[in-house]
Amino acid sequence: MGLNDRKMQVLQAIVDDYVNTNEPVGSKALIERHKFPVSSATLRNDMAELERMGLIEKPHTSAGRIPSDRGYREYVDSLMKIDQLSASERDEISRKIDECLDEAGDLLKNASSILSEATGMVSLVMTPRLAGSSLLQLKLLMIEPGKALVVMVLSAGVVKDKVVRIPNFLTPDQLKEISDSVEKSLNGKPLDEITLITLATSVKETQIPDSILNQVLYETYTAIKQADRLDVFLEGEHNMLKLPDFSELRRAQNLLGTLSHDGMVAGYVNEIEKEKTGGDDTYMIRIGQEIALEGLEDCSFITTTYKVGDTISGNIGVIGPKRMDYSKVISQIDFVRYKINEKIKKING
Amino acid sequence: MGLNDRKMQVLQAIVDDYVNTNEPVGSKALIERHKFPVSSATLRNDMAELERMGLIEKPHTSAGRIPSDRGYREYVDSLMKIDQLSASERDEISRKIDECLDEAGDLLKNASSILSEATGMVSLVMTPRLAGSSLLQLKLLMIEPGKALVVMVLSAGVVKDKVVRIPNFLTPDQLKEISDSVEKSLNGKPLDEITLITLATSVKETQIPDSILNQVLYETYTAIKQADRLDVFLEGEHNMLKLPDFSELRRAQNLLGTLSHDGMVAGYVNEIEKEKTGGDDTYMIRIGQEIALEGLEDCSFITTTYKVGDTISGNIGVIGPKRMDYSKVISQIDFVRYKINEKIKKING
DNA sequence: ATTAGCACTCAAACCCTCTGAGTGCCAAAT
DNA sequence: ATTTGGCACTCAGAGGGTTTGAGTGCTAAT
Repeated sequence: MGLNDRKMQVLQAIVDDYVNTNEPVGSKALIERHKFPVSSATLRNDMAELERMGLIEKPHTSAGRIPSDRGYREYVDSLMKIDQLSASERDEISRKIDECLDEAGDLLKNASSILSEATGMVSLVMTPRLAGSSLLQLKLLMIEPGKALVVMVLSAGVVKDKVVRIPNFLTPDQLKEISDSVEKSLNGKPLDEITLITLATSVKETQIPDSILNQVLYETYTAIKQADRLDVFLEGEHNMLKLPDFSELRRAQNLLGTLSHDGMVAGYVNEIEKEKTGGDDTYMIRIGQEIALEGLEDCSFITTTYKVGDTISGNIGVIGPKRMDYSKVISQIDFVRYKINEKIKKING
Repeated sequence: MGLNDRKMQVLQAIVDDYVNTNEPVGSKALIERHKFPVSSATLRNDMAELERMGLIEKPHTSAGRIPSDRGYREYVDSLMKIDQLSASERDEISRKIDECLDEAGDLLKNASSILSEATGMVSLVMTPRLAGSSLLQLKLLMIEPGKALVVMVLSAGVVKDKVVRIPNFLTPDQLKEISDSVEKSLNGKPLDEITLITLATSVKETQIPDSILNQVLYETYTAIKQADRLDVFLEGEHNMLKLPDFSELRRAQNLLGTLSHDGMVAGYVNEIEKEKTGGDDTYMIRIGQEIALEGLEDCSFITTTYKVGDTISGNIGVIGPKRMDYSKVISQIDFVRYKINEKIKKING
């Protein structure tokens, strides 16, 4: 069945109209809004066929049709064409991104706000996955007796640090000794290959008593393990209340209840990004029932990847009602992603 | 008019009942639920009087009465008595706080979740105000050519840092020279008294060219200025949708729309905390119209202070419908505050 | 394969009535 | 002076019936 098949044009028209109006689309309305060179009765036949194929459905007998999940899927896979953002929309986004501080955290948080505002839906920005990146430098810095700062430099110039407690009587020199040994032995190691044992065997030939050494190494280890923590910025939940799709209180409750578990959402996005087959600049789209998270049956996820250097990447995307303008949203995400990539390059020099 | 005045008892009963049932309280219901030794007609007279005093009001002619903002105010100021949390509630909170990592950020974020879950409303936790605290140490650390880490140790052992860009050809020795001078001259200075000029005059007698020096100092300055940034954790917005008070979509939209500007909310709390007259362990309560933020007319704020060391403090509190169990919520906040104070002491050793 | 025509369906809007909790007020009782 | 019983009045909300109209499927003709 080709794209020019009239039935497919009808599906496309139904999706477009339904996205615009949020009302089930009937054969008559379809004829009026799109210039099909056939009568409404013919369209009714086509629609009956589309329904048999499982691409559209009726909310009730005497209503028009709405796309089913599979209908939306067909639409995004084969029918939709992505168009450019208007110059003014691009300028708006550019301006706001440019206003961000030269700092990854601030940039990502703001990017999330920008995206949720632009789309009128919920935006999702995740900090880069660092588990696979390597430790280039590690320094232990005495802050005051009993307290040290672990500074880690990872691939692509990402810096993480954490304050840890150390034995009170440890001297700066002793700390430096440990720091240097650890750094030497861990240098270049991927974060997720570093274990407590790697660490324990990294310091040899020292006068520092084992018990003290072990405490410091343990604290260092927790710092390393925490370095790859994934943060997630979910913004614009309140936007969803404005959408007619969630005007029923129950739906809205469900939705926001699920979205409040941002860690769960992030974990899920992480999962599906792993399954992704295309390159980094492709899109993961999950529609309705395809989303394996309770409470998001009426939503769609669209996510993609931004890059920090060559190897490190994070995710950015949108969660909205499945009745959304997929093409528009994708171009919005795409432009924000582009701006983030650019700005990160600038920050990291 | 004393507390034992029957009219005040009636007000108290009305608030209690209305908080419990979310239904306007009539004279008959009042007689049934509370053993007033008078007839309903008498209570009607009292209620008419309370209405004249502006403490209660009628949603419409043929309904019972609900407390007005001033009625709630009278209630919290004079009538309410705070009771202890049950042992199981205390244990629940204790357990969850104990599970937090030994790290301020994690603690505060989790405290916010815990509080919102316990109260079923929106919790608000703000990171400590650092503007008034002093800079005890400042170090510039070379990370790689062109990139340095500014590490600041503030009063009460709070550590902040930031990655900054520096000229590519600056050597670690030069950086250390600058770092040492700056530290010497800023040592002990309150953060908010440090200006770019203070910094510029802190480094003397150096071979480093002015233009390079100035760039480093400027970056250091921005790091210092960012150190006192106030973060805010607002959690549990979705809880509000479950409350009958916000079952009208319009109200819910308004509320969540306003709460999405967390910076604005934080700023407002900051304001009102400044006006506070009592000690740190007292409560700021703002009811309905008393809140100068659009969209929160049907809410109340309850906030108080937690401490980091002797001088530094942050805020913790709850935003809920003004029809809330004030006494219960206050004891919940109080216990969470107590646990935070304890845990912070432990973290900072 | 397409179309005109027609009987049928059903959610949503509309209107009307009824119900009952609650009120204010008055005159009698304490 | 305060309290009480009694009574007429109010009005939001629930319940029920009707109407409307967009939309459908099917059939017979083109």
